[in-house]
Amino acid sequence: MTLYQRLKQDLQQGRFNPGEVLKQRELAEQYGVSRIPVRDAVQKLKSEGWLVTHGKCGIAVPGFDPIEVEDIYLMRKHLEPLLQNLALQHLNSEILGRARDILSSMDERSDLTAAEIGQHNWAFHACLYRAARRPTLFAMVEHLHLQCQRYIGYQSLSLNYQDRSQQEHHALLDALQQGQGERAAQLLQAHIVEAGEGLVSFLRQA
Amino acid sequence: MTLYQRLKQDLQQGRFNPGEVLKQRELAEQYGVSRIPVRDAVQKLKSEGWLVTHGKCGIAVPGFDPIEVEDIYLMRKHLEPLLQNLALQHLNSEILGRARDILSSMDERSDLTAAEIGQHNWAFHACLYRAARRPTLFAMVEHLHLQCQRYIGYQSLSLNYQDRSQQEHHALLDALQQGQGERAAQLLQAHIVEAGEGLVSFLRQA
DNA sequence: TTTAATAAAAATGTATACATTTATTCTAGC
DNA sequence: GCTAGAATAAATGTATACATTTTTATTAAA
Repeated sequence: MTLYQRLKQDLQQGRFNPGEVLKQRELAEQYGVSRIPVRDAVQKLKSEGWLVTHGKCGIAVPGFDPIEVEDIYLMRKHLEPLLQNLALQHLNSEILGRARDILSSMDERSDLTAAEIGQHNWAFHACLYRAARRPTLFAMVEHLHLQCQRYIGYQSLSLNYQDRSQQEHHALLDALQQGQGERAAQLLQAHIVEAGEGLVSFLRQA
Repeated sequence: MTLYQRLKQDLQQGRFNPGEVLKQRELAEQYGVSRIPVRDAVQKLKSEGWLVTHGKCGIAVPGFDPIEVEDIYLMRKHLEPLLQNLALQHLNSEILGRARDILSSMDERSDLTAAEIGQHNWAFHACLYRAARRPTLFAMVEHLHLQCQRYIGYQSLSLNYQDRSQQEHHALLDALQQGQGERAAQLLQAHIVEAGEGLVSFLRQA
């Protein structure tokens, strides 16, 4: 496992406090490596939004920004239905089956952490999106999902929301299975808007 | 000037051939530095799409991919009107004046390179977009523009298209100045679609 | 006491040297 | 002549050492 992966995992699991300022030296000692791999990992994590620059010296763990979340969900609202529509013509029983399997495995297990729920969540949508065979658009949507993970991983909002979200997933998949692309796109957009509003309002009151 | 900036500039100006495979060692010697800053710069440029990984060893200058361009313009088509609409309420005579100045300076000079046209182009739209005060959405749109620069910098398609594009810029700004937000959004979307289609068809025949 | 200049400390940037991984070449065997 | 495997070469990954920049602490003057 690379340092990049280890650091990212720890960030996802909330082992660093938002606002905390880190030093290359500290991280190097903490993870038992020299500063070179730390620099590499940090830069990569910066480009992905998991870390931000803190002045001219030091790297910071970003805090919670409701406006950022609003923007991300606004983008998702507009881009994901697009991608799903592009996938419509390529959907077949194998792909739909895989998506159903992912939902089933989520239904069975009630002991998932917020981070794990997020991962399964993305696995479900990604399974459908990938069928569109549009790597650039897919990569962008994936990036937006990962950004959301940063917020979701910290708290357990998603746990309350999980039942409803899961119902919507099933409804979405049903629509796709019945060839109702337009309806599926509407369900998807509502699904995203709902999640976004929930997260933003949670952040504003916290 | 950092190595990152120098490398990026050279990539933007097409000094490397698409498909060309580069080595850290080569670049280090070529630019007169050690491999450490090369690694930093290359990684940053990878995350921005100016370079791509080539197998397990070596970095490559990406070629031209019409589908990537299609995806980028599809995203721009949906995101930029959104951002411009969010800016509407914040537009004032100072901002509109700055935008007009940028257009005027473009009209005056007929000796601009394709890369320079692209930069002014973005300066115009960015001037308006920034007013929305939505950093995350703005950063995404800016990133998409930079990706387009990679394609535009190489050839002179934009030169043929420049007159028409400039007319559309003026029409867009007129609409904004008259408070016709809805019309401005339509003009913007058409502006983007047109540019995208032009670039894609150019790439497909080349 | 406050402020500005300066000196010390700490952090990041970079070069060199070495380790590990990946690619290539050469040879042995079929 | 062709393939498989070992040896060689090359490229990337990492550690240590040094240079430069930035921050903090200190001191002198207003």
